[in-house]
Amino acid sequence: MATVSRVLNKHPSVSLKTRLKVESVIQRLQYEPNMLGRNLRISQSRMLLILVPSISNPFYSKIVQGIEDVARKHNYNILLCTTDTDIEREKIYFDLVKHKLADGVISMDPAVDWDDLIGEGRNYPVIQCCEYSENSQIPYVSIDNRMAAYKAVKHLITLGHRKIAMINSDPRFLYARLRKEGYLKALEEYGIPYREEWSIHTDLGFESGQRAMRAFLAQEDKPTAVFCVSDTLAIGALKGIKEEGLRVPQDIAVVGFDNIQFASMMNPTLTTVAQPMYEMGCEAARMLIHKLNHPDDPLRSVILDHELIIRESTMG
Amino acid sequence: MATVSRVLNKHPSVSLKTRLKVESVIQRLQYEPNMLGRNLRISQSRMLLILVPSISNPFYSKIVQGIEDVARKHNYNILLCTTDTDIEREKIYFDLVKHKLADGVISMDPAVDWDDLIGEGRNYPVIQCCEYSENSQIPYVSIDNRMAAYKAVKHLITLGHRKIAMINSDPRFLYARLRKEGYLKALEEYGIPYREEWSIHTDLGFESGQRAMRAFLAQEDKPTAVFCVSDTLAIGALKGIKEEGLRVPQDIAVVGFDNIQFASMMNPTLTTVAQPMYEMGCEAARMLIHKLNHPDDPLRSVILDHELIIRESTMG
DNA sequence: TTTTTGGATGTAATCCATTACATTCGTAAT
DNA sequence: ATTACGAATGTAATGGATTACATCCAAAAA
Repeated sequence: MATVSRVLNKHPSVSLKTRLKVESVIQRLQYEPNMLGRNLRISQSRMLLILVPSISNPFYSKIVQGIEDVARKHNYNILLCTTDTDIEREKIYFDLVKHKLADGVISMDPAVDWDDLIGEGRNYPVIQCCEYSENSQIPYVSIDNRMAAYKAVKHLITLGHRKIAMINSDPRFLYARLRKEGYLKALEEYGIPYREEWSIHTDLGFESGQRAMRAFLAQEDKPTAVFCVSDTLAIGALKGIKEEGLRVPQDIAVVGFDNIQFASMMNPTLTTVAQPMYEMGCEAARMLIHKLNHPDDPLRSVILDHELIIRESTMG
Repeated sequence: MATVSRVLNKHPSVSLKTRLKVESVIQRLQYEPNMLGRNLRISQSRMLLILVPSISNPFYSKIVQGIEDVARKHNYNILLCTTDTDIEREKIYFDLVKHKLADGVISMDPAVDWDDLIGEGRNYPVIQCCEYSENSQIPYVSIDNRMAAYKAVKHLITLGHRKIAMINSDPRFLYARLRKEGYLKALEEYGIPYREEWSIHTDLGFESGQRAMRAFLAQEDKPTAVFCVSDTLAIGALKGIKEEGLRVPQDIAVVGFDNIQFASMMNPTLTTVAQPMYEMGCEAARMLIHKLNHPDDPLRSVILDHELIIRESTMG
């Protein structure tokens, strides 16, 4: 009955009397509205699709937290999907939006070119978070990766290091390229030549950091400092260094990136570039929800602040 | 048109000719099926609701991974919601099931009594994972928490420790009570008296572990070993010990619980009870999906194996 | 040739809540 | 007392896919 719907939606034009009556009947019958009907009618799922490469990296968890908090406040639920950086999977998940099971997407996966995936003309609600494509038409929220890396490496240089290695991730990701640029810029500024053998590309797992570190330490001429593009890598590197019986920071200094919670729990505690993860998540969610409410408003991308957090792994 | 539906669902009784025709038209019109209509009609959302206290604890992330992998295989998506151990929120999320936005629930939140929440008679598809209520009618997957704690504490005792503290979580959670029982049983078995002042209840954050440790170390008579009910607490404890300039394990030994990835990355590496997190997630998902397909099959709860992993934090 | 049979296709009801529009009713204005 | 108006309620269309059932047609059987 129409009136039931009006009661449920708190429509003003229902008399107190009928409202009470309806409510009591709802009680008695244990009636629960079926949202599938509602969703079909209003053509909304009130779901936000969140695409992360992996849920195990605390970096993403924190961002998701931000997204979730904002989403909840606006009465959206989140559909969390891990892509493993697999483009095929990403495409399949994007179908959830095409098929109306999700109203919009926040993607943190570096692997996909969304401008491509969406295609011309279409105006799907998509926000990129952390990672994005250069010259993208799709709005994103991120930090100034180049500058952040530059500051991190400069910090090492001012501590006297001249032999600085870098553990990077896959260069097909923009953030990896940008951070490398920052690294190079700092080296260049201080007249330090770039050495190919002190630069490794890998995935973000601990073990990869550990492995990369071992590789550096196996070299004739060892670096005295390492800049890692993620805290997970840096934590692996710490482990690799300890295995060899070397000390941090006396023998080798280590800088991470992200400032995940664990960074401050390590021994030694980890110097790192803090990204405002929670805030980035919130902002991405806000942008997406704004886009859902105002599909034609053009959205401006957002660059949030970062901060170099100096801890024991660079300054004993 | 009915035939379109038949083509989409690969119904056998469509002639090749019409199928091709329909497919080409679908191509041309860029037609995308609207799942909201489908969902309404077949009265399924193909979503699984996953309730976790917090997504930041890597323990839960790993379980969620298992759930997701199985869910994907069966064509379900997961709706991840964090409850912050807030019963009200949990109830609201459970409405998603009542309202047909999710087909079933896997709950990892210790705070809720599901038997209560669901009420008599109703047969909602709910699985509890890790945490459950005693004498619950609702199937769960977990480990033998009492035995696991017993083994961990016994390990400390056989190393010669007699002053063993425990950092526990809220005793209204069953796992907290069971692990305490295991702890007490081990003490008793070796004739070690229980000391109230060496038992702290707190939440699972690092800082709480750190704080608890500080409290122990501020006491006149300090423990020589600490058993923590989670790795996050243990990691905080390590930090608290280091702050005081004491060494692990020489001055104090530490045992954690869960075996999150970080446990092996710590310095010293953490002795801990390994829970088969990924496997638990998979099993929970399998059970739930089975229940969805066979609502009336009674499901048996599952107890999976645990393992004590001995590392540096107890044996230098 | 006529009837039967079964496969392919079309028609229309269905799932459930929302909402434009129609109707009713009570009250205020004339 | 009668009209007019607005508030409250009811009726019916709508959204999109599924599916029971009806219909159609061609090939096989009589």
